[in-house]
Amino acid sequence: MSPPSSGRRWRSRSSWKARTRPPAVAGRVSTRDSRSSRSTSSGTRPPSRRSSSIRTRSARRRPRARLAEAPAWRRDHRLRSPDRGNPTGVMTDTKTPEATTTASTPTGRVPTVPPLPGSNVVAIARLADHVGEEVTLRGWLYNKRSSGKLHFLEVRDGSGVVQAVVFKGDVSPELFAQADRLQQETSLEVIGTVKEHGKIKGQYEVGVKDVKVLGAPAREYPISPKEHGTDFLMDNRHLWLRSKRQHAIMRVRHSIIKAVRDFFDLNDFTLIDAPIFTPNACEGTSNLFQTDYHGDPAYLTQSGQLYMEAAAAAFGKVYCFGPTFRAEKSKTRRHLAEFWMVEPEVAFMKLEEDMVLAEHFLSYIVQRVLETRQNELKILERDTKMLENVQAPFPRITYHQAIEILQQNGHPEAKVGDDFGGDEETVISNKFDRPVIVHRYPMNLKAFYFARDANDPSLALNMDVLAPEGYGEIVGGGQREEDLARLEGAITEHNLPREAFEWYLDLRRYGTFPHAGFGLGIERTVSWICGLPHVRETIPFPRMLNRLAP
RNA sequence: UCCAGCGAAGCCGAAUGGUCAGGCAGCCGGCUGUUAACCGGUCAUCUCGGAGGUUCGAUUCCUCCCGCUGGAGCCA
Repeated sequence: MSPPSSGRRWRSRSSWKARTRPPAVAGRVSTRDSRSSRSTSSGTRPPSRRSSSIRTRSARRRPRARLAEAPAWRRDHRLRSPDRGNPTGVMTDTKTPEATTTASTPTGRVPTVPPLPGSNVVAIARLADHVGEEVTLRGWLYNKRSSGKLHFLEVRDGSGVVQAVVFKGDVSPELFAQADRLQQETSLEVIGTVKEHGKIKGQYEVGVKDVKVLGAPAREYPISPKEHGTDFLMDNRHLWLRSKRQHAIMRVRHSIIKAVRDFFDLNDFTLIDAPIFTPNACEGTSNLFQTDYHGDPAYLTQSGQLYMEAAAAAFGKVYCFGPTFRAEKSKTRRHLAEFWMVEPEVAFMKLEEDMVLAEHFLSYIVQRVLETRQNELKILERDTKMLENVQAPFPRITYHQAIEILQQNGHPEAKVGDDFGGDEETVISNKFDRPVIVHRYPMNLKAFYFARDANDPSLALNMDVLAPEGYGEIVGGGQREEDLARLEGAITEHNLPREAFEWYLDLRRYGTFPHAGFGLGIERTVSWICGLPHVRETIPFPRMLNRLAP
């Protein structure tokens, strides 16, 4: 059930390296570099205790202070502005002020809404800042254990889980008896003193003084702390989200999305949202969900790309991030009917730079998650070794080389012209120790808008990034056809309704320009980074072939 | 659409052509340090997904249907 892990290292290491090292990127970041830079931030105090003015000042000062101690590759990047010499404007510096402040604390920042006067409600994630103090927790009973004169109440409040210890000698007999009767998922207010855990160093617990039941369950909570079947859990998705594992996944998802936005912000992209209702299929391949739009058919978008091409002509470097929909009857561990996609598009960018952008983008996301979500990855029992390898540059192979790899590895029937299924993608990606870029597929396998390779017009200037460990394609993109006549020809060849694409053809009529971009599926990325066997747990409320509820 | 597997109490789940083991949760009790706690006790007519068939007898074998799961095609 779990995806196959790759113990193999990629073979032709030197060959791809020599051929494909991008001109603007100094070299790969070693694990040691990233670890040492991580340690600079992890020792800082949580931001809650700092005043905002200090925080601003230190954030402003930090880049310069770091510059002196930064390794050479990083200094290099600092000095190179996006407008000079770096074609994509991609910066690999992983330390943003946000990244620094969130590194050591899950909740991250100073609350913008001040607590009510006199209230001492504390988030469980912040208990370490309140050792010795009497605090109030508000949350739900996650689990309960007892031992004679002690009850151990595991309380969760969304920020974390803590053990609240009710000692018979500390509370009234009534309260002690009541604590014994508390049911799972009762909502509570717990008042007690924060102290170090009786057995585990570095953890904290609360010595209970009082417990108030805010809401007792009307019936038995269906999800007991034991195994359950997938279907049952999916039927109870609204409750399942409360469990530790789901909590960890959603936190990682959150961090991935934040890293996506930070990456594009840092590299001067503008967020341009694409519409969700569209009048026509933009790729003309997949099945779309049709809706009624005041009497006319409309479809739920399957990609924002065509709109991003228009936006790139207006803003240069753009991206969109939103839900996309596919009505395919796919029932696999990699498919959802509704999923979230990130799609950057850059004016005057060509395929080679597109690959550089994609590999730096992915590296940034993975390294940010490693910095900020170690606890969550531990809960998910994710082996992070393979993730630490995710550093640009990635190996690159052509579609033809990929076919050769397949032929030599148990797929002798593979031939030029075939597309890759999940199985084939796994065979290819298992040859490498990090994501691999496969480029220049046959044109007839690809959507109409791809540019052709000038050296071989049968090939598309496209690229897919295959994630390691059997997770398959997570990025797909490439360079777009910029020539009006050729694009018109492609629309005709694909039997697409010409009228619907007039606006799109306008982009070639009025100052056409080379441009490229890609799409990244968020759920597949979350699934890969978390090491999950199925994408259904990576989105809060999945929409799948046979599931529209809850 | 096709292929394969599965369908038993709130949940997980063994066995079986002759009437559902065990466990979790629940309930009662025990234990000053437990951490998917543990120990003892207790509980459930669940027509063993539905319909039909074979049989003296089916949860168990066969057929169809429904549902679920994984996969193929398609895709991120």
